[in-house]
Amino acid sequence: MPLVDELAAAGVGPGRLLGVAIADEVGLAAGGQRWNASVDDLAGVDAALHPRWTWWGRSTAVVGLRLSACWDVAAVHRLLVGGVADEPALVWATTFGLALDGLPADGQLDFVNAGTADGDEDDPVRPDGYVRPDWVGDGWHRDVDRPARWAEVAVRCAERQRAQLDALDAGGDPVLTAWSESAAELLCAELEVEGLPIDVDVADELITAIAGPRPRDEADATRLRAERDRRVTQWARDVDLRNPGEVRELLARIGVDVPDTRSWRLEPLRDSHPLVAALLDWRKAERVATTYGHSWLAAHVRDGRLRGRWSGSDGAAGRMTAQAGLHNLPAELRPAVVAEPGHAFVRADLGQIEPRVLAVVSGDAELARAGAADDLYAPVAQRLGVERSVAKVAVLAAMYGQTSGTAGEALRGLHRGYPVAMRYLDDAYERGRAGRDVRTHGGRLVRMPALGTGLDESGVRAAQGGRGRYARNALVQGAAAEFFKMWAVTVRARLAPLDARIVLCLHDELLVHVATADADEAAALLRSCLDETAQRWQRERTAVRFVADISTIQRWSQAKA
DNA sequence: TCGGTCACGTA
DNA sequence: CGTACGTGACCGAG
Repeated sequence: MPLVDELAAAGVGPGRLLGVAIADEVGLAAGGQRWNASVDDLAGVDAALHPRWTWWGRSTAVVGLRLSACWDVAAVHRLLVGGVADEPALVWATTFGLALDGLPADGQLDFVNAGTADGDEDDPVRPDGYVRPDWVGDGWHRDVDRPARWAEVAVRCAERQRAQLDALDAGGDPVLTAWSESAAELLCAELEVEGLPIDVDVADELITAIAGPRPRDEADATRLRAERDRRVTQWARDVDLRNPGEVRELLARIGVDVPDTRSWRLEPLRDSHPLVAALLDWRKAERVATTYGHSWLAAHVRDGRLRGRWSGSDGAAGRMTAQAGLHNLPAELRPAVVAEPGHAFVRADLGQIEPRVLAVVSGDAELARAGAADDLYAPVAQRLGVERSVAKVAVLAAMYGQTSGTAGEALRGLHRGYPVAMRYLDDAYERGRAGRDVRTHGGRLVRMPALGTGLDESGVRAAQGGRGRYARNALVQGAAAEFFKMWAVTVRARLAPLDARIVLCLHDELLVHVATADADEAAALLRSCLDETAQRWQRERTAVRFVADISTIQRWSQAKA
């Protein structure tokens, strides 16, 4: 019987979990049965049955086939319990409630469990319930039958996770979040392969203009570095510009007294002395020279693509992160991000995403009404009876916890005008302060760190305040990240028929590299996917609009600010 | 060699 | 005393 029929007979169908693990052999598992298959089989199975492909994580995932629905056990684990640890043995033990201090480690004799650890070595789960340590890593593909067995336990884990998600008390839909977080991992894997198109010649010119030419050798590098330094050290010999302490003393000598030498602090004093201006310009050049210079280009750009590692949900709030400078490329270098011949970029960035998200997750009907406007701050300003700019600062201050500055009066207005949203933020702050974990709208657990030891009373207060701001911010930023990823993976799925790829995700911005002929269609898709995501994510409880600025451009720098 | 601090890039 | 992240230089402890 053909594979598709066998799978269908075993109950595999749309949305049903189908375990898969890819090594030299491709193992499949569903409904208590296991199969070996080839990579070529998978696209056909996907098209015919639309299963939810279930894998342990990216190392067992299928990259390149653009499968759409998946369940990433590692990603869902991080959603359920927070943090970044997601190794299969730990995930399994956590999911099934096994003691983590009994977690067996590979390569060490386990005398305590020696009697119970035997059993069938071709079963990835030991009699005592733990995953065999010699199966993790690459142990699961040492034998032709193992990938299917490895896929089978991934499905068992996923089913248990599903039940836990169903039981979660979160404002949103944790299962929906699990689906999109899983797809986001797949997107990350594809982003790592795809890379961001870079015109290396343009990049080279920009870097040279800012930081100087590419050093020929070590000695040349030293000479060029000294040359850069001289623009500042002409004012004061023998000062180590890379030593903030020395720089601060130097500034004091010319009458500039600052607590630290950060550029935002020095910028207002730029014209007070030529040295300050020279120092600020030097810092700018030095940043490019050291972090985004010729060595960065050589290390991370190959074949006209900037590639780095991508993480689907990192840190506290579960934002995506990227390495190799993909997320912090200085604006001056963005002209080097150029679409390839016959292609264009479609760029889309969400507008006012965090206050809109707050309106949904807090369930504040009044803020949701404001969120129905193209410009959310306009109705807020009207309600508060203040200038738009004041309203904006107040809303941002409320979300981020700023207490200094001039937001005070408007902040009180916010409490009166939007009590539900403000209470949501205050509750998060209080929970964090007290050290209680919080869960985002989509169900991600954000664990509060323990207070440091040896703190005095004011130290404790400061640490608690920090934790409160952390929790409050995590709920807004985290929900925004969940919304963004749902949008991104929807776009990913809908773009599949086109000659188009997402090449960058930047918290509220998507960059799609697309054949020129498909650019208009891609732009329309970004818009319709946003509407679709807005519907699905907030269901019908509120009517917040989610807006995006979408443009078709040749280079990233052409995007309007 | 390592973690902490400073600094600065992005959102 | 607004948050998150990645990166690199430097410092001081080990």
